[in-house]
Amino acid sequence: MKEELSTRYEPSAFEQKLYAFWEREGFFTPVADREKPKFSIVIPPPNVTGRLHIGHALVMTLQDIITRWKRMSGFNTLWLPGTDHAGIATQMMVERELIKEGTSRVELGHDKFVERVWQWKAQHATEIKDQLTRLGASCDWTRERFTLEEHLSYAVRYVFVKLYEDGLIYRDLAMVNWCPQCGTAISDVEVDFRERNGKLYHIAYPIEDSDRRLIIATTRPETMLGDTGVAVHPDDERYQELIGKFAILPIANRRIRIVADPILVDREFGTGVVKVTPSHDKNDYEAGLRNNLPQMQVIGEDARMTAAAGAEFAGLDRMDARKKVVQTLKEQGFLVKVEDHLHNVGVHGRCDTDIEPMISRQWFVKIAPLAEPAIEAVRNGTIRIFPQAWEATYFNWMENIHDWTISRQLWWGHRIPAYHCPNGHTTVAMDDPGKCPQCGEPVKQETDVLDTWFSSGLWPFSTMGWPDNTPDVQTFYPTDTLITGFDILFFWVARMIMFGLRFTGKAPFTQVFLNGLVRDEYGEKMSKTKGNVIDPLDVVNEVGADALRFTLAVNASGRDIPLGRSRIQGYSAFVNKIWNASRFAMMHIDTDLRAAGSIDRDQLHTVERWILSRLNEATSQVNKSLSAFRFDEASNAIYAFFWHEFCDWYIEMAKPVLLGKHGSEDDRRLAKRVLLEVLDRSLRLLHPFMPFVTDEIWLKLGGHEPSVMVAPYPVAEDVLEDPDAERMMHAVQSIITLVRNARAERGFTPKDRFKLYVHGNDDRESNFFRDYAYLLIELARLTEVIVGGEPPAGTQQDVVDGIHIAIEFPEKVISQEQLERTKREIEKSEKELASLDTKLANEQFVKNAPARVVQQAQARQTELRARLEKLKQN
RNA sequence: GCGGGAUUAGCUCAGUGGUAGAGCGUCUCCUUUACACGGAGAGGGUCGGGGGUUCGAAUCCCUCAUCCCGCACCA
Repeated sequence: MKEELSTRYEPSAFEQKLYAFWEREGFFTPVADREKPKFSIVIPPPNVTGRLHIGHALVMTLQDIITRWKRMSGFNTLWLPGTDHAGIATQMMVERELIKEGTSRVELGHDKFVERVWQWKAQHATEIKDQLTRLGASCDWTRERFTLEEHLSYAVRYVFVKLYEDGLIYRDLAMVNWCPQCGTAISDVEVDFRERNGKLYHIAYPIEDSDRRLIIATTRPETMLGDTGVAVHPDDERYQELIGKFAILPIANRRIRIVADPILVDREFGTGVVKVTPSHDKNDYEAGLRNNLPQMQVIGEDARMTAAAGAEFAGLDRMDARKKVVQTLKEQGFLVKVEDHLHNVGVHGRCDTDIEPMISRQWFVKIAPLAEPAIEAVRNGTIRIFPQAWEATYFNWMENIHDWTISRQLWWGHRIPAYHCPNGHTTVAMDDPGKCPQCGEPVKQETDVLDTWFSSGLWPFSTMGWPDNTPDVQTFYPTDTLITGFDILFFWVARMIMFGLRFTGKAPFTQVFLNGLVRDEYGEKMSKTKGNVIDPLDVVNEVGADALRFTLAVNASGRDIPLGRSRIQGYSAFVNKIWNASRFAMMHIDTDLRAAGSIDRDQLHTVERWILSRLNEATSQVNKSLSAFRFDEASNAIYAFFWHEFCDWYIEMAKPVLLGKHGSEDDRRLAKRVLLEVLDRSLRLLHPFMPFVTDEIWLKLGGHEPSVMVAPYPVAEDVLEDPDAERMMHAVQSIITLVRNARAERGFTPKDRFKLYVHGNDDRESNFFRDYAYLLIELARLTEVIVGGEPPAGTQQDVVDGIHIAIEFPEKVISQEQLERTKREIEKSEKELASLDTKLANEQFVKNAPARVVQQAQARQTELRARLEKLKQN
């Protein structure tokens, strides 16, 4: 072994070099070979709106961990990358840029604008790829896709036409969520509700030919200009005789009918009278239809009042109109009172603008027939969602699902493949029919585009070439796992399941892992306005990708993932540890992996059997945890093994032999061989979590494979399990810890050495302690170890793991503090013993508890008794 | 209103019936030839309150409290 590691861990020195090597060698690119067992996963395509943030880093890291794990485990593995055109969001970003340049979308015109967006896309898709590369994401870039590219657009048209032909897409006039800022309709899931301190305005509506007035309450007084009715509950005695009469709408002075509606009106709320504005409220819209009330649009698409609102209001913004309406009502004596009122206001999640419910002609997907099989697929376990608690949320939403508004009045997106002729005929077709099939008139394509999620919903199969039956579709579809944020369960996951089942007849994936939301170290959501956003690239530049990835993996469980800079730095210490431990190992190893023969287990000493057994246990744990998406468990298992068992104990225990202070030349060779073995297996085990540092080191070990990323992933082997070695080494560790403890308590320094007496319980144990006395001497810093025989008086005696020991200190320096500590220790032990005594005296316990538990209690009782006896002597 | 989740050490979180755990932080000692991004130790919790089931409850059940997240509604 000639190659050595540099004395300092410097990730920048090798990370980019290694990634280029992997990509060049084609390790990311699988062959569409149906003979091999495959594993496939598609990326949740990031929006091309901008750079990736730390939340992306999390979801990408988790995917890469699974992907690398599966690849090393022998699967023909595909991780398919790509980006999403993100209709509204991207259009907004580009428009914002145009405004800065002093121009606008409208000024530029449709074609020029779209061209600009494509430029934007090109730049950001490149940036995103760079970021993923720096994270170490092992995506197959030869298969990179974009939702708006040619083939994926073809798939979108195909699905649209099919759904239309099947009667599941319809175009209709309906109440939709309108975003005046973006100038488009949006779907229900895109509406966020914000709690807001508003006002509840109580307004008097006079009744025709009567002195009575009806008091209604509203949070949006400006909509009263569009009122076409007033509703009361049919069973409400207070208003019985008014039903069918007319009220006079203040300001507008219109007659509006008083109707009875049991659905709209809650008798208990307010005065029990509701104004009805069918054109600007979803419930009122339906009530209007039920009661045959006219519709009257007083607010336009730009959120300004229309001419119908009256000359003095026309053209006013809805908020200004509100003030003016209130002012006018007050002047005319109709405003009864104004109360503070906490309520929820629907806003567009993308731009935070208040949604204006509006009647509009839009395209919809009839969703129930799609939802049913999608519910069933999760219900019967075809698709499993992790953590499982999300399944309840999925069912809750899917079972109450509403038709999906899919048309958007945008310029950036898939244009709806519908063609209209001047006679009002509409043709839906894959390609432009040129002339109307019904009347022969020339047709024009619909200008509306589709909701972005319509194309994302096809992602797992459109990216593989569907609807064509390509080799990739045959080999890699359906995919196996999907990893994404829980916030897009409805937007994306549910829709992929619906489309996948409908069009491919297969669930698009079998396992879904929903990760949490990354927050800052104070638990605050990251946002640019708060300035607490972390750019993953900054972190990678600071501490390396491996430290970032490991931190993310350790914290991956939980709904909220608090992540600050300090937290990330903590795990860079671990990477540094790996580097240095490997450096130490490589200073001693003198053969490479290819030349190293297999290990003869019969020759192994207990120490070596122990570390291999512990590594085997960690290996088993990691594989098990990854299967269950327990990234925290998996990463902690490696962390604990590598640091606290391999570094803290094994390396220290191997030193006397490696440095020639103990054992034969054969022992030394064996120790080196085992050191190489443990390092090799550890690096392979770690690789999915820390791809860079592991390969940088592993490549120098001279393995058979060209990179650790294509070396086999370790699996637990029964032959490595060694409970006996574990038990004895545990005793050794306990004794060492006890001596260190006693030394520190008595105020000695590590330089002070003592004599130790150890009493094995049988010959076998005694022989063991004689053979391994050197470990105790080295690690507990002793002068000598005497096995067997009675310890002299005046020594500090104790019992640990059933082994009686005694430490001979030069003199009895017993401080007051030490005395009290011993006293506390005795009290604690006595208390525990007492409770154990009670427990064991309890027949119910002895009768009902499993034998193992009873035995444990008895053993503990025996040990405590012996220990107390010793402690009291000291 | 419907549904889901949380409440465990100063902080962040594991722990689904058998003597309370980790990481980080805190304190003490140590520059021992891989690592001070280190080593060796220490302190710290009546597992949100109350009740129940059980030989035994952080863990199962009931109840209360506080917080969070969906969905729906809020005139």
